[in-house]
Amino acid sequence: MDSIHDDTCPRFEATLELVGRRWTGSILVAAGRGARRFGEYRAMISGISDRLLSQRLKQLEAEGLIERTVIPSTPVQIHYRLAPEGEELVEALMPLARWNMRRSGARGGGWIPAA
Amino acid sequence: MDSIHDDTCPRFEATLELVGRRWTGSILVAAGRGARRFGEYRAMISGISDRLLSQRLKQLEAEGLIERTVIPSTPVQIHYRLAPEGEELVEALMPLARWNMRRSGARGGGWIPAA
DNA sequence: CTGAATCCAATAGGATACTG
DNA sequence: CAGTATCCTATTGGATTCAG
Repeated sequence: MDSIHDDTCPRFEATLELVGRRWTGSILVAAGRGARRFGEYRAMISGISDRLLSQRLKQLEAEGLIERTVIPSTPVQIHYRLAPEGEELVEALMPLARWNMRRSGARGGGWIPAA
Repeated sequence: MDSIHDDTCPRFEATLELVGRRWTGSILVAAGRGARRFGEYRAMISGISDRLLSQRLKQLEAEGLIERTVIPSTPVQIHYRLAPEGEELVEALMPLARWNMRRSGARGGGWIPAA
């Protein structure tokens, strides 16, 4: 029985904590479902505050999971979409979502496993 | 673009927050690798305190992911092992672990994807 | 519309010491 | 061995307000 050193798989905990941070999962899912503008995320994720949405989007951008694009229109529009790594992450989250659905007695049609 | 109501997939966020809670991932992995006794977990997970290990095991037990068994020996032994649901969860975590390895430029041999 | 700034409350985490 | 109890600090999250 070897010990699990942080330097053996250093970032797995960090990854779990990233996606485990409140709202982050919902934001990724919303992005996967086509959300683009700030207001779209806000509308799709009921209960989130501007502050946290802003904060999470910034964190996800910093992690390279979401790309932020400024569209020079009037007024200016800002788009947030999944970066390639973000798409892979959403994929990697699917089994977990399915586990969750199974466990909570999913009636078919939940939005995550459908993807 | 539908809104994502909490009642559409109510517990996915909760699941993410559960596994995202600090040390929880490591504990599940340790359990998957054969840890049984309190001291084994403590030894395998460097840096965790008794208090948090105890707290996490209790939470995981409450979630039905880990089973606690008292072995009537002298002194008494207590075993924590993955419940069936816990095993499935560990499985469901694998793609995420692989994503993490790919992303952090895994040199082969990391402990999670090997499972 | 898309945020940034501020303030406050709640929660989580860590260190240490102690017990059956 | 397998935890509990206590104390303290750091981090998070939420509400509200302001700005380009």
